[in-house]
Amino acid sequence: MPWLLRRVNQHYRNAIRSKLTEGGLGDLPQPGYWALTALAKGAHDASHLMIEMGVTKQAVSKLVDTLVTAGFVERRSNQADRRRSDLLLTTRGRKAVSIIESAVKITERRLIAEVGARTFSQLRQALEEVASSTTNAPHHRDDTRGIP
Amino acid sequence: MPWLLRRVNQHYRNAIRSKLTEGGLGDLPQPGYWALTALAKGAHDASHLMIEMGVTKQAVSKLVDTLVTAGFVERRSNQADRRRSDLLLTTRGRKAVSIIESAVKITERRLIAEVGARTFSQLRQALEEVASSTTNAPHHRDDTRGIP
DNA sequence: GTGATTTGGTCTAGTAGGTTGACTGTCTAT
DNA sequence: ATAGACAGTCAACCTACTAGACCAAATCAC
Repeated sequence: MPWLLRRVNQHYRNAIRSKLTEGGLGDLPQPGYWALTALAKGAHDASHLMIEMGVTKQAVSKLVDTLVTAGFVERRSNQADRRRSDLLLTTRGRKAVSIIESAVKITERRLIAEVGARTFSQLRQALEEVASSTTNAPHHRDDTRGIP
Repeated sequence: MPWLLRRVNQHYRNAIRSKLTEGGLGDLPQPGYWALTALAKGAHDASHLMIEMGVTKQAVSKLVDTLVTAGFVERRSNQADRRRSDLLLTTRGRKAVSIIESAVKITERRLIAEVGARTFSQLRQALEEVASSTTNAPHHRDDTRGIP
């Protein structure tokens, strides 16, 4: 089933991408889709993104870099804690978010039409539960389980 | 929501991977998970895999290569059509498949426990429908929609 | 049949989106 | 005051793809 999820993801990705290019925002890289919506939903720095996305801080750092140079996000140093940078959506960033959300909604509606709103939200919740139980520990290379 | 799917996928991946390494099959690369189960379910050559997985034939070719050298799959040239190679699971391959399936089942059971078998299978079907509508046209680079 | 086209697959080169490890500067507890 | 945790960056590398050119075998068009 994991690959079924991948295929569905692919579908979402294509839908979003084509809407974005229509709107002249084709230079937004895919992980940006989630990063921007996470920012729109209240995440306000890299650590938040890292938790939300389930990737390493390095990956986030790099991603934010490209988002900044592409003009979707602005980095502003946090006054209270000078290690942090607050991340703010630019106008372009907000535009992207709204396009993404509407594109997602289209596919979502299709699913809802097929299984009903109740079932859909149930499902979504279940998935969220499973997702959150993956401790955001991205390990790829040899597991080193045992012998620390 | 796409990234929710990614997270769930991550969960599956971790579960499978840890079971595989327990069984001494840690050298199976992730896309192999799906490829092997697809083979077990009746796909018998690279073209089938390509359709099933939604990636280019080049990707499949490379993947099969590594699966062969790692001893999960055997390539045997098809007598009736000598362009094709039939792909057969080795014993090792079959062992991997059974481990993967059982690992998947564990997560699946958890989802079922949460939403019920009926809802689950409904959901799965809906996802399959969406997935199959993504024409397995892996386009990444500029869309060239219009002007063929 | 014989040529043109399609199909199955490989080779090569390049890219996106990550990973790990080492490091710097800032904050926090003791 | 200082030891350690924490936010983030820099650099090197890796996986899983994509694109495009190519080849040989099969199929079609006549």
